[in-house]
Amino acid sequence: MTVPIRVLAVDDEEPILALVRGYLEREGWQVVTAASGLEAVEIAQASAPDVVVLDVMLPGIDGFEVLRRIRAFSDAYVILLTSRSEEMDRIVGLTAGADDYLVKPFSPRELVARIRALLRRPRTSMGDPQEATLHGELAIDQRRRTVTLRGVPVTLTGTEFNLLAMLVSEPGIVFSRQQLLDRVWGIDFVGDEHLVDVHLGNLRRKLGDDATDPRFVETVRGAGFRFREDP
Amino acid sequence: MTVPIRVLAVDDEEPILALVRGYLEREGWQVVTAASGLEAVEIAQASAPDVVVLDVMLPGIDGFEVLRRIRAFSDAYVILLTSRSEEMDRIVGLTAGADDYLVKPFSPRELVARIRALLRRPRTSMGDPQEATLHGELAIDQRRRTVTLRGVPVTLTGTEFNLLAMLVSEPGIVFSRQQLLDRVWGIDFVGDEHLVDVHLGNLRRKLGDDATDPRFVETVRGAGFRFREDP
DNA sequence: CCTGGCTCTCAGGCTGCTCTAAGGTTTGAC
DNA sequence: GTCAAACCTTAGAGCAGCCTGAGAGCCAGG
Repeated sequence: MTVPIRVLAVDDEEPILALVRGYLEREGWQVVTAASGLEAVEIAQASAPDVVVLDVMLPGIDGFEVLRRIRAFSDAYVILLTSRSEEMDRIVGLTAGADDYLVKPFSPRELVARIRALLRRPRTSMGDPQEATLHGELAIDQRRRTVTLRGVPVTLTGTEFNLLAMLVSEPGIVFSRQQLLDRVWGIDFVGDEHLVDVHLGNLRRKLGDDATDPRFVETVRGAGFRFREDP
Repeated sequence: MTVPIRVLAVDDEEPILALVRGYLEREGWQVVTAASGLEAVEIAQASAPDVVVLDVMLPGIDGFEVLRRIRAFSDAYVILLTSRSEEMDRIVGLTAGADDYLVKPFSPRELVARIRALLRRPRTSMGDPQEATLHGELAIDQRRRTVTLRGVPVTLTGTEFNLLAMLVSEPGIVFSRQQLLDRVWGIDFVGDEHLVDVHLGNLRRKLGDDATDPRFVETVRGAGFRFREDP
């Protein structure tokens, strides 16, 4: 660790900024702060931080919009801070582009732990969404939004593609219906979680997959679904 | 990656150079900079860069003139940085010779993406930079900013050409409306993103393209648009 | 100052996807 | 074997997302 890690903390409440700053600097990290959304974007552009700790509730443009703008030029890890606990599962929605989230009030030690975990995570070399990932006979190209099965193109709807992409992003990992709703449908979806079943059914049909003996998407009874790892 | 890619960045504003340098070096590219037109030509001659990022507004001789002089001895990829306020006609006439362009203010991230796209693009016939790229019946000449459909010239407005050029730059890749706005209009554009639809509609009409059965620009529902790859 | 061309906003119409609801099927416990 | 819970499937109404046309503003050139 030669170059110090730079962290940008964004919150409109000064005490929270001070608290965060204290804990992060104790880790040997360099901390810059911003009190509004616009300021945050400017500073992010100027100082190119490695990590951004971002409150969602901000005066002016909100945290999600700040995130979008920062994402336009930076691959920094972003941790969202939200105060409404009922939204917490949903805030994690990767659709928003965040890497992690915390619910306020949070413990500063938890924040430090999360940042450490992020920094440990290998970065897929700067915004370079790999061409196409191959999973057995299934090739998935994120940038083209195309899927081919044994070389034959499969036509998926937007939701089906997003669902598949989400599952494929971490093969072998079980996603609950709620997690899938949060990440694919977004944080503000309301409705029956078994909607996932419907789209998964359509997806399986198009992939020629059988629910009782799946090659691609396995059902984990009582838990959710997972994409099969290549054997 | 045997020999590092060399990039020459030209701008009279020091902060912008620093920003660009930071992002490009993070890609593992070697960056040299110039702050004026004359300096740019000299350095280009001395260091033989693979890519030149060139601001149009320069003290002394402007970017167009720099481009002309560099073209005299180099076929490096050239990306022009234009500002939205500049007269479109002027740009239409003078960008001839550039391989790509970005509208200021741009996000450094976009710049990296554009350079990557250029480097991925196979150089057609050394020393004789491509006359026009051919996509089915559509010939697009970036340098003359002209388009012909089955040999017949098509008259496009500046925006229409820019939009087409952006889509064509990476055939098959899906661009979201937001991405197109960021890259063609600049990141400070405010307004409804469906503005893209309008210009795309005009573009399609001029290309004789049908939205429901497109030969050139496909709609990817819920995601954006993409230029069809040659089958 | 007028004219023409381009950009952008707005609203209506259409297509096809999404979601709901209900019934059928499988799984696992007893 | 029986039952309930969990899961899968189907079908259709509603609506989101997309396309297009019309027109108001804006700028450049005459």
